Amino acid sequence: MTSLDDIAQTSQQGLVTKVASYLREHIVMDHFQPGQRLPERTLAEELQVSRTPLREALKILASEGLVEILPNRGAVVSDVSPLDVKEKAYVLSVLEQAAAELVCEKATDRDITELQALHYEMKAAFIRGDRQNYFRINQEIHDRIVALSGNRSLREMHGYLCRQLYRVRYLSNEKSEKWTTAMAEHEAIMAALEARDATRMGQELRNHLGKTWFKFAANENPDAQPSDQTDAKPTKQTKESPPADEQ
Amino acid sequence: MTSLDDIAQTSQQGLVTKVASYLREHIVMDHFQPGQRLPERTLAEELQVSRTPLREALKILASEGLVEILPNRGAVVSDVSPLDVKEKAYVLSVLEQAAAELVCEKATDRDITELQALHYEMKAAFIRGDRQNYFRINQEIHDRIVALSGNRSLREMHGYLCRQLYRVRYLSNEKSEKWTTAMAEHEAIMAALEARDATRMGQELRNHLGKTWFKFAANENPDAQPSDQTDAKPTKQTKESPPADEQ
DNA sequence: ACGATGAAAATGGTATACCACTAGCCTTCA
DNA sequence: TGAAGGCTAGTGGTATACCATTTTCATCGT
Repeated sequence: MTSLDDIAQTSQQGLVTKVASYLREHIVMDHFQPGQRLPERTLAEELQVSRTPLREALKILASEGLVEILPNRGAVVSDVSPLDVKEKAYVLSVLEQAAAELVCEKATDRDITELQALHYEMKAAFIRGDRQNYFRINQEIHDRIVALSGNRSLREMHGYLCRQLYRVRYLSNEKSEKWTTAMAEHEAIMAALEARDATRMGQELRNHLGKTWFKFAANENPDAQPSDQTDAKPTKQTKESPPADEQ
Repeated sequence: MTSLDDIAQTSQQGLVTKVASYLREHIVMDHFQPGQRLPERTLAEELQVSRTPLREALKILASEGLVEILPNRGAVVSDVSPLDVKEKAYVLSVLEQAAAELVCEKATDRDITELQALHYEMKAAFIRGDRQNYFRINQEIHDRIVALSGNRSLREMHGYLCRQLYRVRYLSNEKSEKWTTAMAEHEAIMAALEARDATRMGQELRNHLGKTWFKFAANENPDAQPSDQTDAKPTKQTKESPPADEQ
């Protein structure tokens, strides 16, 4: 984690980048409340920087969807509604499914072995009840799968969504007790990868993400009705469940 | 198209937004060469604004991938390599495929009718040889499909990629002669939509985008070796048609 | 004559000052 | 006493001035 001191000392190159990273990390780590205002002068003084780079950093964060800039009202950390979570999670699942299929074709045996190693690391953290590391490695695995797809744009999009969901995912993970099913799903994913079964791996991943995120969305807003079609489900289902119309 | 005068007159709210939109449009319309530097003082004077809002606008465009900001070197309009095009187009096809499936479930008959109307408008432009409108309506149809998915995040991602590819798509369309196949593909897409066959529509769309974009990628950089697996092809194809091998 | 080095000009990065808008509070009038 | 309108403080938006880095051109030395 970057600290205040890491910023504003050497003006080498990219103060705005540092400020943006700092704020991004803090927002993502949920150190700011959703809806909280970010007054420029105050923040600038706290970070020991001028308003100019801070403002530019806020603009970047705004385009990343982490903060919202209201006209003449300044920046507030953006609130991610349960519906937002479901929508973003759906896109995330679509992207990871696509990544999975590419990975099955492209990955070297070495790559797959490394993923398996990570998987076992995660399993270790799991049986230890080490939430922190379980969470971190889990994220790492998903990132790695997307990275191995070899498609930079895919990875960029994935990272974009992950940043927006990280805060939510973190809190969700803190609360959620049902690691067991998640682990089982991961086992299935790895098995499909080992067999290089693109279709199966894609479906497993999508199913996994769907469950994980829907579970959270329900957590955060218990009164959210679970009848929604933006949650993840296998791509090619031909009438498996009625679309349960919302809108 | 916004003009210089539209900017820098009323300082009501959002000069940076206007500057960003202006630059975005000009970049997307290919009025700037890829790789061209955007000197802040010069541009600011041309746009009749100060450097500050211009810089913030450039930061936004950078986060949108339209310009690149080199450390201590300033902003240059980003060059989209043929590989970039293929990667982005692949993601685009994945997103539109997902959108298609959602649309088949969610869209009202009215929505579909409207899409068909647009389709016939496009066909009219097609047989007239009206490239400008053909291009515009084509874009409109794809946008509409994604919008009808009802998933805002999906739409956002789609828009993000489209902005990056718009310039390329525009030039490609200018050069490409093979509208006929593209039209046939659109017919197939519409037929699948009319039948609300999510799977088929998704595949048709993905196939369509794959062909369209690969055609361009080859056009722009003919010496680009086609040995790459990130190009678009139907997701779940179980050997339905040789993916028009560009790999 | 060619290359290397240094100085100057240009460009980006940062800070600060000034202006416009918004909001909250106080005063005044009904 | 309550509501409405204006005034003031605070915040964001914009412009400009200053500093650091980079690049290029000229000059000097080999």
